[in-house]
Amino acid sequence: MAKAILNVVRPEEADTQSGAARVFTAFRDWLLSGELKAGDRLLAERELANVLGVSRPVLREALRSLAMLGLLDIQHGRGAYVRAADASVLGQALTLCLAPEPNILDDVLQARIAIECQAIRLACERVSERDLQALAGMLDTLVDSLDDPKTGGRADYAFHLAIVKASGSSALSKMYEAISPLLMRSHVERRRDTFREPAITSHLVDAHRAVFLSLVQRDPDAAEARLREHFKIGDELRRNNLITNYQNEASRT
Amino acid sequence: MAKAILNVVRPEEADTQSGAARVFTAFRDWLLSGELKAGDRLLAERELANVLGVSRPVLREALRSLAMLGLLDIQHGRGAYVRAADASVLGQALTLCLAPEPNILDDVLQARIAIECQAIRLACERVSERDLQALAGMLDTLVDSLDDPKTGGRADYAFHLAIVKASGSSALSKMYEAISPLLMRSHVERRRDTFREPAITSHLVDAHRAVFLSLVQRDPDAAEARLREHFKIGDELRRNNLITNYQNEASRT
DNA sequence: GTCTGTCCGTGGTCTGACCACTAGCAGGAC
DNA sequence: GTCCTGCTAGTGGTCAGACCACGGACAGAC
Repeated sequence: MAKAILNVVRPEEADTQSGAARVFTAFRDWLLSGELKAGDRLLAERELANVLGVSRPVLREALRSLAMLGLLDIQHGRGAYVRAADASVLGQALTLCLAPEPNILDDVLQARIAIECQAIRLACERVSERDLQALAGMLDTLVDSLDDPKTGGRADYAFHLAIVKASGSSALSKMYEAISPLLMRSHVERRRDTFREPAITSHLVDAHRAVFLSLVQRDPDAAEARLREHFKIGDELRRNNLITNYQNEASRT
Repeated sequence: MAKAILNVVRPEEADTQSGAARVFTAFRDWLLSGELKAGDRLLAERELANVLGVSRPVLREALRSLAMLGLLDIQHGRGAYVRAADASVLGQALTLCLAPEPNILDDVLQARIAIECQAIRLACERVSERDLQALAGMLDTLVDSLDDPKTGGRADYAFHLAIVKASGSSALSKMYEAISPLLMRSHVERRRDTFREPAITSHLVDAHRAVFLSLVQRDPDAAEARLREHFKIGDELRRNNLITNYQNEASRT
């Protein structure tokens, strides 16, 4: 009886798409248009199926798909709630897209540089006093945690993320968060062996300070240049360190 | 009987996740690990359900979810095939993530600048003769199609995409393709009213030529600078044009 | 007032059946 | 011999109804 509802919603696609896909598309568009907001509670499955004019299995297939995407939070015994789409969805999609590619880790690093360099330019225009104070605090944390690879890594990431957020661009922020799981994979691998090297730790502090100062001075060109330098030198130091380690290994055997 | 299979696959999650989610995760990981490759044909639903030890509805919920994500191609009467994850998934995820944000269009433009500026730096190192010839061809197309907003827009996009691809970084390429649908939305809006302005069209040609030349000379700093200039001037021209249009409108009424 | 058990509404799962589509094959018409 | 037609087996698509498992609210016992 109520089958008409979905046909009304998308008359042009009603013929080509089958049940579950139709329901899924409808929900996606309701989310996109803001008709459904985060926190909203959906009707019970049985009722919703009736209203939409489909059977419960079909409805469930659509709801599950949305849940897998992270758009819905379905709780056993309680109901289904609309969830704000966060970057984890993006991250998973990115991981899936990039999975078959070779050298993803280096490649993701390029994406990181891209996002951060643009973000810091914007941040130079838009950063607030509050942001700067927060960044200064992170810089302190970073210096304090130099000898702990785990805390240090987190502080490092937090500092860079804060810069991206200070850009005020949610697109850049979301994309940065999306690549962060992949970034971490390469990050921890690299930091594990290098955190004790004085050359690296001292560079770490200097570089972050320099970037921060450029941000305080709101000088986009300098900020980007210093950030690029930071990435470049960091990369070289790690590479040299790997060579040294390798040579030590070789001479020992 | 065969229920053990999935428990073996993910013993740690078997208790916390329920049927469909377990199957979904298993498939996702098979895809990530390469155990399932693009083009592979899945078993029939009834059979697969038996093998995995779940009922058909549960299996279907998982398969549908994968299909909605674009990872599976389910064809009525033929079967289910593994599909290579393309950027469209990413694009959809990004659109969903950014939907509630204000100023997405301007924001996405920032992401575009970020990706292209880094891409062209890489491209300066990695671009091949073949790529350069292709780019030269695109430049000609672009000049020839200045008077047609539709073809012109496509040529413009093709040129920029080609630069990103020339970076050799699939992460950058995929992300660029992911934002392109959103990019298009702002692009066509802007190009619609501006393609007839001589100041804009002449800038368009000069800027693209300058970027291309820097690429030929493999000068990353110059290439990025010219690209940034292109974006900046383009933005200003469009803005001025909007003001002029607005004033014309105003004086007419 | 607090604890506890029951009940109701919710999602989770299953079974078995039927429909719709595709492709391949066999049989007939030419 | 070739082409067309219709059947058939296998596949996904949908459905109805039932039962289980979980969560919360309410009423009763202490």
